[in-house]
Amino acid sequence: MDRLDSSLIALRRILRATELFGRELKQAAGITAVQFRVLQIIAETGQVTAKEIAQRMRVSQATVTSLVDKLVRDGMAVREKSALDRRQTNILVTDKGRQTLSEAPDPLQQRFVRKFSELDDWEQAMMVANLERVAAMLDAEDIDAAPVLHTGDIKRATDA
Amino acid sequence: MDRLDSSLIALRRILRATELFGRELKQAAGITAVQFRVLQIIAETGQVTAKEIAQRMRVSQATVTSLVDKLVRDGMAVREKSALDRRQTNILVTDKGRQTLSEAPDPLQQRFVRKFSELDDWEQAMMVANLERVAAMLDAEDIDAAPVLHTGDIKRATDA
DNA sequence: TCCGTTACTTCGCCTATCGAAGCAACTGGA
DNA sequence: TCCAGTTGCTTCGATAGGCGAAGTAACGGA
Repeated sequence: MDRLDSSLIALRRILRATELFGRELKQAAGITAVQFRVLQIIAETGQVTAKEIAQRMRVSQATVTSLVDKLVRDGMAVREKSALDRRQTNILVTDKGRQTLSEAPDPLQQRFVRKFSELDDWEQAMMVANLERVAAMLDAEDIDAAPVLHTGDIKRATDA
Repeated sequence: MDRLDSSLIALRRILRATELFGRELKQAAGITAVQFRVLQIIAETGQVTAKEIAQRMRVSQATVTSLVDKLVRDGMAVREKSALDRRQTNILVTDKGRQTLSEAPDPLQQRFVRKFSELDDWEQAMMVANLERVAAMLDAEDIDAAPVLHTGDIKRATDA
């Protein structure tokens, strides 16, 4: 089954690339891919609750606490008690966080964007169709996937 | 750029699927994806040196030591000083390790294999071509990728 | 013999992640 | 009104993966 191997190898290369770029991101921007993803989620709407981050990233609240701790420590985000429901904590992105987001764009995504743009129209269409098909084959259809790459940057909208 | 978004989303779904299945593997087989990958490398030839594992997985030797420690602790592998060069340590897979490998096949890979096999011939060919193209776009061409999926299961043959 | 290199381990450190336990605040009864 | 249960978050203690630096042992050449 030669083509099967080829496709699996290609998939692994794709995974590998995302992993390596996660490391690059960390070195270049001083922020890990996971923290970057948290920052993105915060910045989307300007503020979110810890629970929402946990749900979207599919990690526990305990994990979110520690991730936000690091962002706060590094001045990327701040916590603020919600006035409406004081159990909740709103997490806000700071100027520095916003700056980090804009200055440390995902190199993997950038590379992909650039090369994708260079494709012919029909090639783009075909590639989209194929990637979606592969995703479906991996049974990942119920995933709430925002258009950002990162191994750690993965979430699901509605849970089982 | 609608198609760009679609393709990025599909990619993220693929990454997400691999991550989720890593967690499944851990629960089902009691072994993490990374350790599983180490075990695979050992089992390929029956024995390898720590250095080889480090190179193939692209992690430091210190990391390999700790990974192998866990495999040894769990009875999956054993260390054995090389007779030829006593600086080297050969790592061997045990029966239990072999059993784990065979009984805990990658569910993600299995799913992909099954669905891939159901495709028409021309569909398979097209999918391979597309995946390889995506991998190339991510600049992952120099990667020594064995046909096994797993986020943590990623390596590179020749380094920069 | 001795010095440099190689192979591996140890040590200390970091991040990501979790479950359980704890605490504070909201909410629905009675 | 007040208590009990739920909800949101943090704290605590673990585990895993990962790294660099330092340490140890063995090889190998001069």
